[in-house]
Amino acid sequence: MRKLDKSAGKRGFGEPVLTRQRKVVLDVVQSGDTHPTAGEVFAAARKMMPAISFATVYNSLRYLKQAGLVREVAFGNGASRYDRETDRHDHAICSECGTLVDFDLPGTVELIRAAARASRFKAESIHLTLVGLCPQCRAPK
Amino acid sequence: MRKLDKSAGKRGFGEPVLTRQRKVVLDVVQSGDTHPTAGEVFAAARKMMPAISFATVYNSLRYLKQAGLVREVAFGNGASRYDRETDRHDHAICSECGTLVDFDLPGTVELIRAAARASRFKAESIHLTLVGLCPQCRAPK
DNA sequence: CTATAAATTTAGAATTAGTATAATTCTAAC
DNA sequence: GTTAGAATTATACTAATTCTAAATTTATAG
Repeated sequence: MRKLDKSAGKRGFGEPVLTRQRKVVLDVVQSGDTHPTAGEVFAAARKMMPAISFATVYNSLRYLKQAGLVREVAFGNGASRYDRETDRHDHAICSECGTLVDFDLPGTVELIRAAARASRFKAESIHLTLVGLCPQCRAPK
Repeated sequence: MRKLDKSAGKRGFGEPVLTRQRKVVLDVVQSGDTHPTAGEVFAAARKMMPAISFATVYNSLRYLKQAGLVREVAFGNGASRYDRETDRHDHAICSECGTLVDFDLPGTVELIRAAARASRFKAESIHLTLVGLCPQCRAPK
């Protein structure tokens, strides 16, 4: 009786696993500093696995999100973007060119506590987004 | 020669103004504590102005947003929601029931400064969203 | 007063994003 | 090899939002 392991390619009975397609989707999101949309993830995933379908990319992103492996970043415009989930971090969006970058804010443990207190919610996570001008756009050239 | 004033209903040459339709949309967003979607705003606006079109609601929301009178709140799921822009404040979303509430976090002036420093962006605004369990959902009843 | 110009509104088409469905495929357990 | 259950695929569908072109509105210029 073989023990179930969670490596890529194993499916079937029991708990859900990191399948080949999910692995591909995860690799796409984790490689590179971009924050791709689902459509961009699909295009990149196709290069590694031409048969993968659009629906699977969405399903995989949802799975990876709830598994805590990727994060969804949504702002009002267009499509959601996906970000590798390494450590807790924050986002800055350029109001001029739309660039999205990660940054780390110290003292977020205290921040999350303060936010929980102010909102009376039991905090699970906190997301901080700064809107402003990126270094490129703030320097008129 | 009459001087242009910016009261509702005046259009034409020169700068854009708060038209009647935009005023209706603004009123809808400002009345009530809900955070309506564009569709909900449309439904409510229709009661005040039956001829208003869907596109105008979207256009108005975009205008009001960039004018700083309403705020768009987007999370990954479904439609964007709109919030009156009174003072700077933050949002908490219940991961269980989807409730969205406003709350105020003290010390955000320093926070925005720290975020600008960490991101190297010129800050315009900062948005903090807490995901967690609302008071109702955290109390199993 | 009349003509003009610029922005806005309207209605509906078009686009985009994301979800649902049903059939098929895959893999581990037996 | 058969079976069971989850995952994948392809496609259809729904919902959200933007675009387009024509008509409207109204402040200014003539």
